[in-house]
Amino acid sequence: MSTQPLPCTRPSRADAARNYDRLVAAAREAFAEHGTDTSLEEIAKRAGVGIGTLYRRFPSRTALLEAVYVDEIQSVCDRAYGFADKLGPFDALEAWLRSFVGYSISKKSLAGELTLALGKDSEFFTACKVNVNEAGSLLLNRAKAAGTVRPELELMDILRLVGGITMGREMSAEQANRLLDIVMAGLKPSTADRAASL
Amino acid sequence: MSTQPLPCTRPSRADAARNYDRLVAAAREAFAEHGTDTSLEEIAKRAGVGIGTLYRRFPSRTALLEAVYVDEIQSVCDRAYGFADKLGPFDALEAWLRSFVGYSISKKSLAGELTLALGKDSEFFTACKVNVNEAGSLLLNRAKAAGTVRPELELMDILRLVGGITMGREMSAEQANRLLDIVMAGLKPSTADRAASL
DNA sequence: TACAATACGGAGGGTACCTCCGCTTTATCA
DNA sequence: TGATAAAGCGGAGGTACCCTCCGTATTGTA
Repeated sequence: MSTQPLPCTRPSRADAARNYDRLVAAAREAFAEHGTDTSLEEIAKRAGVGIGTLYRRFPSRTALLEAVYVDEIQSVCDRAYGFADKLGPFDALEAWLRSFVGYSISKKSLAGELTLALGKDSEFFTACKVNVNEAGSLLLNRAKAAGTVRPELELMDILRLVGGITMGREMSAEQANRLLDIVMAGLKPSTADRAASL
Repeated sequence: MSTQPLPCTRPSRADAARNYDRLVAAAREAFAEHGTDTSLEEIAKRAGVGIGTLYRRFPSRTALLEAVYVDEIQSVCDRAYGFADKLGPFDALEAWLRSFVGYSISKKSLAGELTLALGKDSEFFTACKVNVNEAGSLLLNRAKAAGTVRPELELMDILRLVGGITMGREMSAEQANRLLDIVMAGLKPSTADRAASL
């Protein structure tokens, strides 16, 4: 459904490709279990691979995170299209943002890093932004067209705000949803705007 | 102006007190210059003190951060009372939140940690929360009484949301203020609420 | 099969964290 | 003031992690 494939540095030689897959899988597990500050040596061990192999393929921790994030980003985007098909303009946007927060809460630090990433400039993250932006803008523009969201708002601002919600280390799902209530209310046209448009 | 003094573990013996002060001063400088991930050994060196002395006084990095934060917290609280004296209910709340964000942006990681702290449970942070809560609630309750903020909102939710804004590593002041625009709009009673109360 | 290109892996050097304990300073009291 | 106990000091050193480098092993190709 996304128009631009996310970049992938998976190598072609058989052994290298096998180790690449093992490393990404091990990193995904380890990050989910112990957070993104799991030692890279631990990940290499899980993958049954030498530390040198890990570093050759992923020169930095960020590079490894990137590889893990590809799937997640794809999932975030896909859900946007799903909601667009099933719900009204505002409800689809809200459902998407709530699913984004819910996902972030469940995979704490992983998604926190992802949110920080929305401000970064690497080639990878730029591509991710393009995809997320495309998916999210569909929802946002529909809501704007329906007059249920203020027209001057920008998607990236909304995502940064929503992403910030998930940054707290001890954020419960209930609290996160209360914060999101405030944000959703903040997206709607104000009383004054409505009066002016009549 | 705050009713509860923030806790302080400054020791009484002359040499220990001197070293305590040196360490906090060195930490404040170092955190401001290089962020909160400055090595503790670097801070000990700046303070002209052995690493053992630092660890005896501050068993963790967090403990050292706490000592540095006391002044900042006090400043945040004081400003709340200042705005309360000079501005109307909603404007005072908005001014305080904007000053909070502005402060957070200028001292990036330091304030980011502070925000995370609002969810922590240490004795120190509990005391900080009490003070911030008292100062902020004054503003929030005035705004609620004036009918410019929805009555069901909780201060801590608002602060977590506002704090989340500052978590992004590359957040400009303009963007932060745009995000805050959304939040401020989200605090106001909705069109429906207003209609119902008439 | 032979060979060139590519990849593997772990030893090792560097840095930071934190603990432990022998030595030094301070406060107290006669 | 001088002796003594209590408190504090500091840095060596053990542990963990980061990352690089290079000799060895594997793979793809002709």
